[in-house]
Amino acid sequence: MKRHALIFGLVGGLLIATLQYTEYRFVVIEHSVELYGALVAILFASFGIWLGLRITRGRETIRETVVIREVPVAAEAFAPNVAQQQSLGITARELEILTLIARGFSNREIATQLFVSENTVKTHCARAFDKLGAARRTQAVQRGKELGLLP
Amino acid sequence: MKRHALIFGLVGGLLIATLQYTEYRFVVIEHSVELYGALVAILFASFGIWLGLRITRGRETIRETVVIREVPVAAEAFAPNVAQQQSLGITARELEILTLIARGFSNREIATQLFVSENTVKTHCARAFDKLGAARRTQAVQRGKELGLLP
DNA sequence: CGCAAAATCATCCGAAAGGATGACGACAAC
DNA sequence: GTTGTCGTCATCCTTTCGGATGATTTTGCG
Repeated sequence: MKRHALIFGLVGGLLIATLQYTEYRFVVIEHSVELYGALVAILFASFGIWLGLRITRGRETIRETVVIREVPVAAEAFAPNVAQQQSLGITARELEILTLIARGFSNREIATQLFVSENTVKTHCARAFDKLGAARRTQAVQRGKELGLLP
Repeated sequence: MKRHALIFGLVGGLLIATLQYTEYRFVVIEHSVELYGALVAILFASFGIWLGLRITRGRETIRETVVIREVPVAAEAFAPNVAQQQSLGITARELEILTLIARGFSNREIATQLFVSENTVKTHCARAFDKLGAARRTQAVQRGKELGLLP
């Protein structure tokens, strides 16, 4: 995707350059601004369409990938990454709440399971999210898995 | 498809009209042609991109090359469980939103990425959650992984 | 063409989640 | 005995989610 942005910028710059060069012959012909603008518009519109098509072509390619028959692999025992946990300063309780979040429980359900108040759960959540740099619980779960904190 | 052309023409015409009208204040300011052109270029480029995306939207689903290849699951290879997806009646778009949810994006972020409104995302969410029997997005993600719909 | 399935967008409303902040007790370490 | 960490709980407020529902548009297909 970054490649597209690059191409975009390049073509844009080139066009601007061409603009400045060709401007002199255009100032001679009065009332050519509309024509000029229309030309640029058409050019860039086509370019945009091309870009759009190109972007989505990538999406199609992904969908065309072969269907792979899944062979269930033995789920290895999960070893929580204690190093990561400690380096982030995540406490055991916070991790406990994180795993329950990952299992899809709501704050209330977690509170019930752990015999604490919902407020407490929210506090742990907030602290854990902060340490993980997450803004949402789904994001926290994603980060947690990345860091090997969650199975 | 004709509708797009119509919109295109309309916007184009409007722009040209605006051009003629605003030309007078532009001729006063010299050397503003490049700026002017750049503006039009950006506008039409964005429009073109949008159009391109729109035209090719939804084409991803048609192709489904069913080449069954047995692979001893080498960690990264993820094969979306098409059978499960279809038996649950989950559409491609819904699954797409689900994967973005699993990555920790908010509805708003998803809407931005997919060029749709937040309301649309919420609708897809609601349908997907219903089909998965989930009440929360975290639960939906958990279910999705269980069923082999998500990596 | 006409139909059905998807996809899109909207509005209203209540519930859930998140941010900020303060407070209190338990317990270990210095 | 002071200090620091952890777990607990609370309040206030904002944002985000989710449910219900209806409408329109696109698209695929017979």
